[in-house]
Parts: sequence; C-alpha cells; structure tokens
Amino acid sequence: MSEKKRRSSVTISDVAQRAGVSRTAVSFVLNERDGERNKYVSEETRAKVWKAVEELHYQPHLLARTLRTGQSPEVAGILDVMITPLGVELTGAFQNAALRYGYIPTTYYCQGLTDEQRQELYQRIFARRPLAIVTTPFHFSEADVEQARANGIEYIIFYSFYPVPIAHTCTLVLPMREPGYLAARHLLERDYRHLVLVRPEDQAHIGQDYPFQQRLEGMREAIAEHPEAEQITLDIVPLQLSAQAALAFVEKQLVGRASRVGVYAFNDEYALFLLGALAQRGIRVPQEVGVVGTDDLSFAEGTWPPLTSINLDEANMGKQIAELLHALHQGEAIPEKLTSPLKPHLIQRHST
Amino acid sequence: MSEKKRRSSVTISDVAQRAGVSRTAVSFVLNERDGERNKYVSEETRAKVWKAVEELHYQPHLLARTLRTGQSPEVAGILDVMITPLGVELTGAFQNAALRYGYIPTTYYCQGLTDEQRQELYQRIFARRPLAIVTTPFHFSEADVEQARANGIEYIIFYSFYPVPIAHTCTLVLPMREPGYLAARHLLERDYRHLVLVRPEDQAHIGQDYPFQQRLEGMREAIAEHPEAEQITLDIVPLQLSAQAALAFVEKQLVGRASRVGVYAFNDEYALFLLGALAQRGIRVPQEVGVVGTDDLSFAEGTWPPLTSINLDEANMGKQIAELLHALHQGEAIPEKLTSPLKPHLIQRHST
DNA sequence: CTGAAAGCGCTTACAG
DNA sequence: CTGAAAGCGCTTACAG
Repeated sequence: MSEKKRRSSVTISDVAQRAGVSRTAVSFVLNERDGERNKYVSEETRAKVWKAVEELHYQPHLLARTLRTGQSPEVAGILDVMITPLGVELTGAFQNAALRYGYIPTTYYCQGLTDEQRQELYQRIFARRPLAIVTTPFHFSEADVEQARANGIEYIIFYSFYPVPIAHTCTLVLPMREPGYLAARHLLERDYRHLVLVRPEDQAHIGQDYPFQQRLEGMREAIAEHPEAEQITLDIVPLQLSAQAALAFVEKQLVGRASRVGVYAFNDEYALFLLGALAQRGIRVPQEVGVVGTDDLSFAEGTWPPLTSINLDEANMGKQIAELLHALHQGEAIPEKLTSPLKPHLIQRHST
Repeated sequence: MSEKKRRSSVTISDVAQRAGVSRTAVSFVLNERDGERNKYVSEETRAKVWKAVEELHYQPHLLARTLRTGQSPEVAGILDVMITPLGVELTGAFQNAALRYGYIPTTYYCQGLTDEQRQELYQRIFARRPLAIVTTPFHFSEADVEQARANGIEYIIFYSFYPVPIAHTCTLVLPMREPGYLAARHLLERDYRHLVLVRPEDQAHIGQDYPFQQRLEGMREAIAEHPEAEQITLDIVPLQLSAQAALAFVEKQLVGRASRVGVYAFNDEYALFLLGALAQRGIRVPQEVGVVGTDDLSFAEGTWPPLTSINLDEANMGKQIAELLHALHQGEAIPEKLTSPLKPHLIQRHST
C-alpha cells in the first residue's frame, strides 16, 4: 500500500465493492427519487446497496456530483446591509424553504468590507458556480451580474424596494409606500395633526433614498384622503442614530408644539432612541407625541410605552424568493402571487 | 458539433488554447503564490497566460480544484442560537479574518429547524466536504462530530461557555464568570445592596444553564470581596421575555423595597423590558433600581435611561476563531493568546 | 438487467 | 523548460 494523503472519506467505489455490485448500480440506486425506482436495478441489488451505504456511513461527495452534472444545488445569499433581526427573519425563512426544495442555501456577508475585499469575495463565490445568487442591488452592480453570468451562474434574484432594471435578473419588491400610508393614516385616526417623517441622516443606508420617497408619498396619500387635509402638516427630519441627536431633535421639533405630533420613524431602533429622548424630557407618549416604528422588531413590545410598529412581512418574502427560484429552475410559469408585492401591516401598541 | 448542455463558463483548456500553451503551463502560472514564480515557466509563457485569462475573464472552477487537491477552502459556520446583533458581530469578524487567510467562509442557520431538518442540513453541509466547521455545541452532538470526521472534515471548532469535551475538536471559551463579577462589583460600588440576577425562564436558551451558574459565581465572588458582605443579598429570578412578565416581576420583586436594588439582566433585551416595566410603574432608575444588561447591543445607548451593559468582546472572538483555524491548518503551534479567554468589559451608562 | 468507459475541470508527478 | 497522462468522485450514455 502506498501512502495516501487524503483518503478520509468513503467513496462510491467502496460502497460498490462492499455491496458486490458495480458503481453504476450504486449511483442508480442513490439517485432514485422518492417513490419512483430505477427499473434497471433489481430489488436485490438495491437492498445490497443500501446495506453497504448504511454500514459505511457513505455520503456522496456533493462537489464531485456537481462537477459531473454541471448542476450545483448551492444558492448563495449575499447580505450587504447591516443585519437586522429583520434580515435574519428573511434569511431564515428563505433558507428553510430552499432546503425543502432540495437546494443548499449558503450565506455570505459583505458588510464592513472594502470594495476590493468585496470583489474578492464575489470572485470566490462565483468560482464555486452556485446555481443562483440572491442579494440586494445596493452592492451588486450590473458588472457583477455580467461576471456572475459569465461564470455560468444561472439565476440572479434581487430583493429590493424597486424593480432592478438589469437584464436576466428578477426582483422581489418590498413596498415602502404602503408603510408610509399605514403609519400616516393611523396617526391621523389617533388625532395627531402634525406629522414628522424621521429618516437617517448619514449615507450609511445605501439605496434608502428611494424607499424614503415612497414612504413620503404614502404619507401624503393618507393626508390627502383626510377631510381636514389642509390643516395637517408634514415635516421631514434627518436624524442621526444617537441619544444626543435624538434629544436635540425632541427639543427642537417636539417641545412646545401647539398640536399633537405623530412621528413615523425610519425603523424601530430610531423609534427607540426617540422614546428615550421623549422620556428624558418628560414628554408624554402617546398623549403629546405619538411614535410609529418600522420592522416590528422583538424589542418593540418591551419599550415604554410599547411601540406601535409596521411589520413588513419579510419572512414571507424569504419564502417567496425560494419559491420564485424554484419556479424559474423548473421552467414553470411564475405564479402571479410570487411577484406581487407583500402586504405590510401595522401593529398597534401604546406609543400611539 | 454535438449539442452541449452546460458550456457557459470558460475552462482552463480555453485559456491554454487561446494562449497557445499547455494546460499544465496555465495551471502553473495560476497557482503561483504572490511573489514567488514557478521556475518551470518562461516569462513569455506567463505573459501569454495572463493575457488570455484577462481576455476570457477566466475564473478557475473552485469545485474542480477542490476535488482534485482534496483541499477545500470552505469553512462552514453553523449558527444555532437566535441571531442577535452580537452573533452577527462575531460572524462578521470571523468572516473578514477568514477571507484574509484565503478561506471561503459560508454560513448556515439551523434555528427554527426540526431535529430531522437539521440533520438533513448537516448531511448536505458534510457532503460538500468543507475544511472546517465552526459552531456551538448546543445543536452539534458528538455523533455529529463523528459523522463530520467520517466525511473527511478536518477541523471542528466550537465556541461556547465551556470547553467542549469531545475528541478532535477545540473550543474557544466565552467566559461568563467575569461578566457576573463585573456587574456585581459595579452595582455594589454604586451602593445597591440587594442584587438580583435575572435569567430566562423558558428552556429556549439551550446550554444557558452553565453560563448562568458561572455568572452567579462571579456575582458571589464580588459580594464576598465586599467589606459588608453579610448585609448584601442576592436573588435569582427566572423571567419570561414579555412586557407582562416584566411588569409582574417589577411589582413583586422591586416595589416597596427598603434598600436599593441592583438588577443584572441576562441580556440587553431583558434589560429593555425591565426598564419599560420600571417606567410604567414610575420607579426611578438609577435612584431606586439599577439595571445592568449584557451584550452591549446597539440600542443600549438609546433606552431611557441609557443602559449600562457588559460588552463580551465577541467580535474579537470571531477573529480569534479564524486565527486558531489558520494556525491549526498550518500545523503551527497554537499561540497561547488564541486560546486564552476573552476579556469582557463593563460600559457604564445611566441605568446604574 | 449490469458493467466498462468517458468525461466534468482541475492539478501534478512524470517523461521527454 | 513543456506536454501527455493519470486521477479526484461522481453520473450516464452505451455496449453487452
């Protein structure tokens, strides 16, 4: 016996030998789908194969299979934005659904990477030739799409606030107009007559300008529907995510207002900082100021007062992405419900 | 020309042909490490190869290379516990460091999966023969380790609150005694004389019993060091993560206490719910009750009052895991600083 | 019904 | 210095 460097895992040949059949037979048996059986394999052979598989704890080498068939089961998710519990929910739901369809969903993060490091990461991801890539368009350019496709990656699926206009890709849209509308309508119903839309000040939230505009439009729509529309005002305020900035905002914008102010915050974290600043200044919520967050994170129930928020239904989106991928891959027609936008809904708590 | 099903990506043969050299030469050039050059390849050949690579946008097929060399660059991280921003920090830091070492770090989630689904996921991960697996021991049993090793996976690295006693694995320990000690000492310094350790009530936090005991010991140690140790009391209270439970806790444990109470919460989320309940009951923080959280999440600065918390230094742990893996893989001796436990530190804010 | 053979895209000892 | 050949672990047309 010559020295063997890597012989740690058992191969199909080992199974064939143990079972006393050909490798072909083993492969046939292994690749039988549930229920249907390969008619070229006898029942006896099948039994011997499975016995050997069990005894040897044989596990087919997925990379070898992928190389041979040219069909990778890998679906690479690339997360770029700061991972919120929200993104986790989406990712988790996507992964569960993808697993059920027989894919193997892998996840990569590109937050905190320089442009160069990110390109390096993409190269390595492409080099593994996954079946599909799922990501947002904020850090995945048209050139990246081209490169991915040159590497034989078949499907590029975006999720975003708007349809991404790049050929050979498709987008699942997370609507932002609806949350704006829901938040404003809710605040108006609760008799807040001066509305404020709080948005992030810094540029860290890439690609957030468009969804912000959408929210704004949604809010305006709700205002327009109101019988006393002329008397309702709407301010847009950029805010940094810090206790100091939140306090300055409260003092400048909310102290000494004649009418009740309803704030719609960019997300629950901004809302949390606002609640903190309001408490510090002794402004009563919801009596004087109402606050609506976005994302319905787990801590929204724990703030004081508990935070009214808007659930974007991202878990559902994760599932939809997997279903869309599978439909594409099967060459099926895409059911309309898969591409139709999600339905956000407002969770009423005590901050409004 | 016969029909070709999958011919989308360009191979080493295409490059060789275009450059007018052998595939061997191309492979040699491609695998030159930075700086050093393969002495069997002429400068002219090298230039031709690189030219062809550029022109064709050639990207070596990583799976093929892995199959041939038996050396996978993949390092699979399996996340089991609920993803906190904390876990994200660890994962992000690990990934960045691993990338720099030339690995390709993939991430899988197993939260929300049934036992069966999880096993299915593990099978698929093992089937890809990654170089290493990084995970916690809470959902990765000794049998799983065995199976992984049978599949030729070389390194299993755990991160946990205690050293995992399974052969052929190593553990990076996140110490929990120290946070307990720091929290208690801090509370005592601020003249809280009755201490409460809040722990999760449900069994959802698998593997959390041991770290809880550690924290408790740490707290007791701090108390023992105190000159008036006999007068200091310590209660342990299990709590559900809900506004209602938090309120019940506050009313039962904190209302009408003779002495000031210092609470050390399981994590920042529990602390947030406690602050909410305290605010609801009008109990002044930090005057009457002090609260210390754990994890130092981003929202800790935004609560009212801003939350004193303990930073566990998990980002550093992510980096250490990558360094440990690389040292193992290089066959180097493990530097002591890699296996020495991390140093948590307390971030003082206004809730104490 | 079964087995020998080719080939997926690479790397690397080996012969020229 | 370069190229032909073997082989990583699989799948699958093809010949028996």
